[in-house]
Amino acid sequence: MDAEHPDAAPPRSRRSDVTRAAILRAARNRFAEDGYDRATIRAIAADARIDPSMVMRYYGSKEGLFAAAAEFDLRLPDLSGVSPDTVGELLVRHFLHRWEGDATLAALLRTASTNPGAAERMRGIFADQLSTAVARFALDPTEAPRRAGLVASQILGLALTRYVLRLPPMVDADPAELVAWVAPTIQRYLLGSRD
Amino acid sequence: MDAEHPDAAPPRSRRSDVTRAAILRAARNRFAEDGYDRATIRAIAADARIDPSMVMRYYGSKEGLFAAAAEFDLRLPDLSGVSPDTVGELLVRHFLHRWEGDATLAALLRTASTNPGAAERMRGIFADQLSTAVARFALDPTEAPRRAGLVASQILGLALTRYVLRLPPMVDADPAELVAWVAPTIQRYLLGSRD
DNA sequence: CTGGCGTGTCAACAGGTGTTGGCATACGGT
DNA sequence: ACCGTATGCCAACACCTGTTGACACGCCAG
Repeated sequence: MDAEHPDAAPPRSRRSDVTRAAILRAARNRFAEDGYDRATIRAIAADARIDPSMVMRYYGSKEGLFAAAAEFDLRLPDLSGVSPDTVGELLVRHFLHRWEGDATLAALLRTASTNPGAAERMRGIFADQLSTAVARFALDPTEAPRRAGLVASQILGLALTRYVLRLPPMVDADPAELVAWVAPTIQRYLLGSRD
Repeated sequence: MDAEHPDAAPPRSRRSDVTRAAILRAARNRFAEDGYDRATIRAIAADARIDPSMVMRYYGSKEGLFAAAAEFDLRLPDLSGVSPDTVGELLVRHFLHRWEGDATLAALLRTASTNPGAAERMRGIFADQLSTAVARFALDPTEAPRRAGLVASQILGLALTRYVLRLPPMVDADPAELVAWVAPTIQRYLLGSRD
């Protein structure tokens, strides 16, 4: 298909890198704002001030563009040295800070509601990154997935109500207050018993 | 616009009621499965074994159809007589049962991620129905909205991970186990202090 | 039986979508 | 200075969308 492979190849910088970056930035914003279906390639291209056909040339298709734009790393810190008393607070604080400064996860969340591929990626992120991080705390390793699932339910519920649905009480609350309320929940899901 | 008002008027049954119901049922399923954008009127009409134009005649537009299909009552029980020790369990059990048997809320959730109107309705549902129910438990009435918001974050996070994203650990867990884990969280958001 | 109206189908429209190929241009190595 | 090639724009495609209007059938009152 291509004269040279777009992925594996050269660290040598291309002249079009700024354009590629502009497309990616515009795509992330549009996907975050409108979700996969409503975000049109034409609108993304307009935001990036280039022609829609460029998007196709550089990313192959809309799916390909989304795949590139939805690359996401939770950047979970290494929890192995963290005190079991503060791990909940640490995690909630981390997540709030993480997606307050990066629209990618909001985009993923919006899109994953309707797009099977995005949902699959979301499952992957939370299964791989979160589950493995959680596994270091679970006494019984077989319990790790369930605990990670519960943590995900509260963390994603927080993101959903605050950044997607924008329920006023959750939008107005300042991060410190949210941490104070939610941290104990995470703490219990990670380390506690069932009641 | 109309010769007679479609809402206020007659309890007299029309011959097309079965068709209307079939459309509504198909719409709820499609909206729940695909979200607002991907759910096409043509597909809904095909499910209902009817011509797309009928949908327009009976519901005016796609927005109108969604508005009719997304009518939703949480059916929260009266909490005023419930013991403060079991209200969390009662609520989680109620919610699981409520949307396990009705795809409407999943449809709303999927759609609210991208459709502003649906998000607004979602805000309305949780602001009105949940907040007022919660207000009966809050000692300080000014705290009710925040507590309701926190409850919504966990309840909707549960619905999101289990019914929309379908995270395996949350799908596989049986309801009783979920109740055992999540009920204490709700309990604390409703009645507890911040830590 | 005979109209009128509710119910339903068919075909088409206008607009927007992802996607494609061809053409201009300006860069960068030789 | 030259020429290949990367970069960009333009116009068009085939398709799908919500929506509309004209036409056919069958029920029910008179």
